Amino acid sequence: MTQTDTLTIREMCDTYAVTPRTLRFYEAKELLSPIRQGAKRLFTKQDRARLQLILRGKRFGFSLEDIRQLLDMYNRDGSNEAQLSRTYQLGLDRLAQMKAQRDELTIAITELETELREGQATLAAFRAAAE
Amino acid sequence: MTQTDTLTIREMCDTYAVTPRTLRFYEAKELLSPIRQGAKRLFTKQDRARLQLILRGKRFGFSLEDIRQLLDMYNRDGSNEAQLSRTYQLGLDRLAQMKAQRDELTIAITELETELREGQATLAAFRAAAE
DNA sequence: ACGTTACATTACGTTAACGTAAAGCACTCT
DNA sequence: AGAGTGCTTTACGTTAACGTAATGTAACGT
Repeated sequence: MTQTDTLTIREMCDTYAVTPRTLRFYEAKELLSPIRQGAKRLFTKQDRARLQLILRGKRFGFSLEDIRQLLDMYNRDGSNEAQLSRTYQLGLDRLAQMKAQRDELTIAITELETELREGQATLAAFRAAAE
Repeated sequence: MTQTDTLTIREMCDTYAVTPRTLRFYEAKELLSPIRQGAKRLFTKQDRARLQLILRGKRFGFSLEDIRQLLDMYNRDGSNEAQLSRTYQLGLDRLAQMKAQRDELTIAITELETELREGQATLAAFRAAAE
């Protein structure tokens, strides 16, 4: 009963498979802003949502600084138009970067595949020679 | 004519778009082993071939340490099937990683595009309200 | 002789994303 | 009382792949 609706640092760590150090680090980087009860941190559902976005961003290979900027966008607090517009532009830029990155990856994949076919042929020749 | 068949460090840098520091660094890491003329380095065509492999490896996302091992295996005989097979397997693993990474990127791109459409709508509403 | 390349070596600096002590406070259990 | 648990802060350590001085020397043009 009496759901606290907040998690301690340990509960957060267990839930999301991160270390306390990581959560404190993210707070220092202003990616999270848990409330305080005395000296202890209490993570709200807002923090949990943000952490999930952070972790997803990391899986995509974004830096924490990239993620910090993206979080601003996911936060549709949209105070004024100028801010919103700037944020939108940031997203567009990021999108272009991501597509470029994907294209490069595709090229590298193709190259590596070619390379591997050669390797496979060489290997097959070896095995044939060994009878 | 008297082709020297070797390149100075600067010629190497110009040819492959790397800095002198990089070439010296690679030598320290035993990725390259240019011959010496006094104190100066002279890069043979062997070095050039290796550098090309290094740069390609980097495009594939291999670390220099990975690359060093791959180069060693490649040079050690080249006639050892076990080593060749291992190299091939490393390539396969890396290829799988790269494809997975690309798939995740594609997902992220789609998500971001959705998010951006939302942002654009919000922005349009703002502007309509401002008349 | 003098200044300018062109190279060299040595070695400290940089960035990201935490890891890892070190030391202390506040409970709780025995 | 003493031990253990869980949290805190401060702060130095780590890895990769070079960047960036600082300093030195040999060769070359004028």
